[in-house]
This record gives sequence, structure tokens and C-alpha cells, in this order.
Amino acid sequence: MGAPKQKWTAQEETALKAGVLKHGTGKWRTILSDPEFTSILKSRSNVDLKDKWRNISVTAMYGSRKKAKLALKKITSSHDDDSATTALTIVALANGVQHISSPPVSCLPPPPLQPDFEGLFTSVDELILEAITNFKRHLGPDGKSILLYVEKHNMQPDMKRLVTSRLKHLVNVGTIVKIKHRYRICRNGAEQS
Amino acid sequence: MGAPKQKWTAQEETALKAGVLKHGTGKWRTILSDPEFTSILKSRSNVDLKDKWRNISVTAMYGSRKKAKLALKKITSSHDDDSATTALTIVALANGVQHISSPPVSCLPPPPLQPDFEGLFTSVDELILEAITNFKRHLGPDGKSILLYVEKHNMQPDMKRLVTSRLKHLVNVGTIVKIKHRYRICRNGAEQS
DNA sequence: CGGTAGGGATAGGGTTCT
DNA sequence: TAGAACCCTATCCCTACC
Repeated sequence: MGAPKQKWTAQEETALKAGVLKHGTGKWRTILSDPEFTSILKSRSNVDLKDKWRNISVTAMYGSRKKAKLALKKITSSHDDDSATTALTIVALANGVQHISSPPVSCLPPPPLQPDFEGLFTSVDELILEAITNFKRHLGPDGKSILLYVEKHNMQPDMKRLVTSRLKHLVNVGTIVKIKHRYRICRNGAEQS
Repeated sequence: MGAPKQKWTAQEETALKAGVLKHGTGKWRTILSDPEFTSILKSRSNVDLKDKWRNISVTAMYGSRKKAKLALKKITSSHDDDSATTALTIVALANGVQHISSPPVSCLPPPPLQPDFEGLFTSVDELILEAITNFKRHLGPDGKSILLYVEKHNMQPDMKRLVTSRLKHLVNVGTIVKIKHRYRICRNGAEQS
């Protein structure tokens, strides 16, 4: 339910490639922390970066991960060393940064950062700080407590009303039934009380 | 030559529905591994399960996947909560486990389902039904329990990751410090040793 | 414990068969 | 032509290993 799959935007991909060019592969956390990329990639984890890079590489080299696996199986039996090829591909891919982002120079001209999410994300930071500030105990909250706090305060303001309204609607259309203040899925379509 | 299109038997379909009822959607491998279903579904893969469930759901909801797509595309606005349900079908279908040979999904209201967009309302409905479905006791949850459930599960899809990521970032930039898994606002920007 | 690599699962778009 | 079964790959998750 939660995650409808967050597709990578061209901008994010560009940032990732630039990051690899700058810090090398396998430095996912470093790339993520680089102020040059951190804002663009703030909704991605280091593991996401790793996965995406794997996907990019493998696509460029073989067309797909599955084909890559098959191909690698064959290669292992022969003595072909494709590490050189791999390295070249990495550089080529990273170089692709230039074509993607802009024609001329510079590895990554800070493109007009689209501040779509800006509001949302900064508010998360605020909530995090709020969570820590408001925490009662001396030690401060752990990650879980912070998550709970953020979730709780980030929810729709009138979620209560919305839920109530939807409940009524679902009862009306017969999807669920309400019996003594409790709700059940409707088995047959007509079971009002 | 591999696969002459293996049609799903009623028994397999029943097992799938029971599996979804037991483990929830998206737990295809789990359902497949459940000793209760594994023998019946032994010639199906987890992806098969997923595909079949999609067919069942979408058929019940819209008549076909193609129509479903069109329908979803069409929707640009949907103010009132008059939108029909989408995911209630899931539960309804699962309920259908008990009487398989009957026409599919008798619970859905007649009116041509006015499909909603993949937005807020639908997901709230889903959550509501999920709340009821997952409720342990026999009677079903009351409004308050449902609200709690919805609030808890309505967080941003990757709010958890986002929060984790932002926490680390804030630690990195020295806004907060992490000590023994707990977080504190950093006083001056350097308080760690 | 934090980070990475790699295998594997899921979601959805797309394709083939009937 | 539609619907069911199946394929493909981007994304996401889990676990072993430093």
C-alpha cells in the first residue's frame, strides 16, 4: 500500500551520475551527503542509489539484469575479462551527465532546483526538530519515537472528519455495515440493522 | 513450447483468495509457502499469483484492465466523496472464498462504478477496509479504532525512509547529534567526541 | 552499528494467446 | 476485440558481510 513506487526523475538520475563521477561507485552515503546533490536526492536512501546505479549500469551493458546474469554465467566459463569494459562503461555513463543536463561545460550546473517538494521536506525537518525538542526525557527520543511523532503530526488535519465521512458512505453503499457502533465488511450486500 | 497457457482452476483461485485473506495482498511468496496452499498452488509462481489477483480484482472493479486504465485516466477531478470504492473489491473478493461458484462479487453496488483517482479518498477507503479486515476480534472495530488504524497507516509512503534519511542528514550537518541511538539538538555544532 | 553488495520479491506496464 | 495468462524491468526489501 504505502509506496506506489517512486520513479526516478531525470534530475535525480543526473545527480546520481554526477555523484558517481565525483565520488566513485560505492560511495552512496557520500554522494547522498554531498551538498551538491543532497537536496535533489533527499527522498532517496543510499541503498536506493546503489540499486539505481546497478539498474543504470546493467541496462547500459546488457539491457537488463536478467540478461546480465545470463551473460555473466557464460563469461565465467570463458576467460574474458570484462572488468575493463565495466570500468569504461561506468565512465561513459557518468560522462552522460553532460549530455543529460546541459550542452556546455561543467559537470553539473546546478539546474534550477525544482522546489516542488521543498515545502514538504523542510517541514519534515521541522517536525523532527520539534519531536526532539518536545521530548520529555533527558536522553532524547530514538528514531522510532521521532518517526511516530512525525507521522502523527504530519497527517491530514481533518483526517477524523474524512474517515467519518467515508465510513458513512461505505455503509450507505452497502460495502460495510454498522452494528452497535462497530463496523463489519458486508458479506452479501444487504444487512442493515 | 514451454507453456500452453495454464488456465486457473476454481480450486487454485479459491486458494489464492483464501491466501490473500490470510496474509494480505502483496504477500505472494508467503501465500505460496503457506502449507495450507502450497500444494494447490504448486504449479504457480509468486508472479503468477500477483497477476491472477490483478485480473480478479480489476475484472470485478471495472470489467477489464483496459477499461480500468481508461477510467483512471479520465478522472481529473472528484470533489465529493461520491466516488465508489476500488479496494473494497479486495475484501469482497476475498469474502467470495466462501461461495466460489457463484457469480463474482455480489457485494458491489450496481451502479457503474464511478472509479476514483488514485488519490486520497480511495486510499482512505482501502485503509478503512483493511482496518476492518485485519481486526482481530469478532465484532469488528469501532470508529475510533478505525481512525487510529487509518492515521497510523496513512503516513507518507516512504515517510519512514524520509525521516531516517533526514535524521542522518541532520546529524551529518551537525544540527542534531546521535548518542546511543537517541537524538538531541546540538547545542553549538560540535558536541561529540 | 553503519554501510555496501547482492539476491530476491513486488508493482505495473507491456505482450501473447485464445 | 476483449480477457486471461504470461513477460519484462524498475523499484524496493532483506540479509550477509565487513
